[in-house]
Amino acid sequence: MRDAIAILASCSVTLPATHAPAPPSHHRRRRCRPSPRTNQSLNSTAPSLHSTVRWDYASTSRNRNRKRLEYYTDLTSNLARDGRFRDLFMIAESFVVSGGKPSQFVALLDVNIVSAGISRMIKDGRLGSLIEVLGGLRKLGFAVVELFDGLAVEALRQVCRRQLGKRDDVEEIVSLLETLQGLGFSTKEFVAPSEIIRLCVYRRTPSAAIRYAQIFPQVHTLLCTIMIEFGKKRDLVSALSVFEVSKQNQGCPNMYAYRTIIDVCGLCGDYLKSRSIYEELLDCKFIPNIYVFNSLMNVNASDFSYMLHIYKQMQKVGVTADLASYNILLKSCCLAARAHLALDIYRDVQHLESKGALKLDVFTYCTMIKVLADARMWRMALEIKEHMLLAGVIPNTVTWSSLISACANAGLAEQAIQLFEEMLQAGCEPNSQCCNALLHACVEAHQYDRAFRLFKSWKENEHPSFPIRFSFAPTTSTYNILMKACGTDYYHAKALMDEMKMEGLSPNNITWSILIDICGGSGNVHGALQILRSMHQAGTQPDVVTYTTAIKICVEHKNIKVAFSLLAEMKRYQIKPNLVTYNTLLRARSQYGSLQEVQQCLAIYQDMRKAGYKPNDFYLKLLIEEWCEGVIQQNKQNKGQIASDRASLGPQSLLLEKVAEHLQDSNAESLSIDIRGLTKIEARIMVLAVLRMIKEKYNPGDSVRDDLLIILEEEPSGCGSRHETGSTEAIASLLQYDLGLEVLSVGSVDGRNFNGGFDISFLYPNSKVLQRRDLPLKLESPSRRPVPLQRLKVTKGSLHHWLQKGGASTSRSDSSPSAEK
DNA sequence: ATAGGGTTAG
Repeated sequence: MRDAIAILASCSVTLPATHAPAPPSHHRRRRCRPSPRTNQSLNSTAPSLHSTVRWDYASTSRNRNRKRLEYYTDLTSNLARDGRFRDLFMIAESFVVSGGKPSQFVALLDVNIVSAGISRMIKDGRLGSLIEVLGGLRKLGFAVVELFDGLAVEALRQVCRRQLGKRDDVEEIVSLLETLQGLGFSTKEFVAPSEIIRLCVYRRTPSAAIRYAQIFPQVHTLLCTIMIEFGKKRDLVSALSVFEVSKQNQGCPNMYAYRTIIDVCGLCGDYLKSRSIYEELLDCKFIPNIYVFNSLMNVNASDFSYMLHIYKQMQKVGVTADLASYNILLKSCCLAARAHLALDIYRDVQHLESKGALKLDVFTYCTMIKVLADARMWRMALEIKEHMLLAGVIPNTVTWSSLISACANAGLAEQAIQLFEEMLQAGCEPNSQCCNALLHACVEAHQYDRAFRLFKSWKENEHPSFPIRFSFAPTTSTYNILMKACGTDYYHAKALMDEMKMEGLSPNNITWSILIDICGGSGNVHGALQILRSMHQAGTQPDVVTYTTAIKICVEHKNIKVAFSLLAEMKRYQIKPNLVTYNTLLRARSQYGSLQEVQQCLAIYQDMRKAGYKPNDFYLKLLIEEWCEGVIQQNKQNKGQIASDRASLGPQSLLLEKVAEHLQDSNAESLSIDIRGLTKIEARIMVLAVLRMIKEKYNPGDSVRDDLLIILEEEPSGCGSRHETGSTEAIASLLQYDLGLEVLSVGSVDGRNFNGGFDISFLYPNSKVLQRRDLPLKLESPSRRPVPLQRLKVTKGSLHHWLQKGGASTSRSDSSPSAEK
């Protein structure tokens, strides 16, 4: 550095011609090509301030000038050779400041020497300043890439790797790559793009990923790859910010980007977002292409009606469905368990194939096999296999697995094993999943020993079904299936779970659920509940199934209190009970339930309705039965019972509140039940509750003074506009058929007695009775349709009779419409 | 540049 300053100092005053050593003789000199672009940039940076200090070529003699050039050539060459580029750049600067052209300076240098200097820097380990030096050389007009030999490129790669190894600042490594790319290097050779993208995704830095993508000419393809990678990490927010950059391309929506982000929504489980992105595209008045439509349908495949809606929109805008569209339709049918609809679509697609419009592929057949397997239609599943073979489509492992599953679901172990052998003969290599299906088949057929024998030969590779050439490890599912094969042998199941952990597999929700089931099934309710607790500690969150299993165990052991506390607990953890959970709890009542139990059931009905489940009529019927029978039991209890029960009701049970309200009015002279605004099921419960109350108040010998009035929805509208249709029908059916009461309509056209010449079965159009009598015609004909009723009247006579009978249900068993299904 | 398989609770 001192040298350089000395040199600079001297050259800015007078040229040190006398000290100049003899110019070295250079052989095979490679002169650098200055690029015009950098000339400009250098000239522009040359400050006019220094214009007094000039390299005055014009005023010097030819000889002196030549000597000077030789001197500088030597000087710069020495600096370059030693890798002292900073000094070199300072000289260059002063050279330019003194009026020299950068191209002239560059011409002094031999490329080989500069190259050697770079190698020197690398050898000395001065990698840190390498990038800066390269920038300087570039600025001078060197074609930097040409200065690098194999070794130097390797060193540059090391610089990148080192920076990448730090992994702490993604932006920094991307800056480095940007620089290198700008210098003309192909950075792909230093670091694989996938590696950079992976790091950006891991660090959740979409900005760095976007910058990196912009290095390459195929930016948009790369941005989509990046979106998918974020999607795989379930980072929708980052993916969306990448999408914002790539959604517009040359002034129009980039369909590839749109379909990609829709796929990412699917990966992240946010299908609603995929819908809003689709809407956004529609707002631009652009017609989405088939890829966008297919992706959207695929992401929303689990919502059959929406999927169909999109399919229809696609047809409307004139986009022709392709095979993928049909396969997605089938997938959606599969998810919605619509096997027959799938069969219809399959026939349509086959027709299209016969016309040569498309060719069914392995996905089509496989999805069909799956939908049929799930629907327990194993014969048809096997038929599809035949179609497939006839069409020359080769079944793959997934196809065979689905076929084996079809048999497994039907409990056909023999058939499953036969298919497995067939698969091997066809030269298709099995995998873990298809062996799992095979084991499942044995378990479903209750051939537990066979399952364990198969598993043993799988592990030891000795059974003819598992030739040695196959090696694939058992999975968590394998162990789960085997645990199911333990029946009620808790210790065996526990041992399998331990073995599974030894194999490096982790138990999942299903594993724990099975263990709970087995433990409880062996009679150890306490143990089952403890497993539920230890599951939390093991870091697996119980899900609906786990809780439902535990609830089932409690219910089966008459531990109703704990069952309900588990329900409360799962709600606290924000785990939504599903239909199975509710139905399991509804089975919790004892046959002659206490009032409290009935109320719990009512609360569950409330809950179910709120959660959007249709309460099961079958259980409701059981509840009604219980209620009527339960009255006898309740008669012995003291009168304070109802009041205290009412006090214990939570504020959320509105129906119960209403019921209680009616019970309070029980001393009123004449009774009426207002069911306006209630749903069908609520209305039924309401009516039953009042009847129960009447029954409780009734003492043998009392007379019934008044009819019981039921106030119905006033609205005289036609079908469709009412909140819920069928309440009247349900109530009338309940009173008359379930309880054997006499029911009159009040305020109807003629007020005739239902039991008179008037056929009341029109009130419940869904019943079998109705179908037999061909009554739908009457309903559909407006002229013969009865005017909507405003009230129902239960005659005091029949009420009296019912009370005296002791409330036992009458001819309900086969005439009740609710008995169906 | 799409899409597919196994195990749990009623």
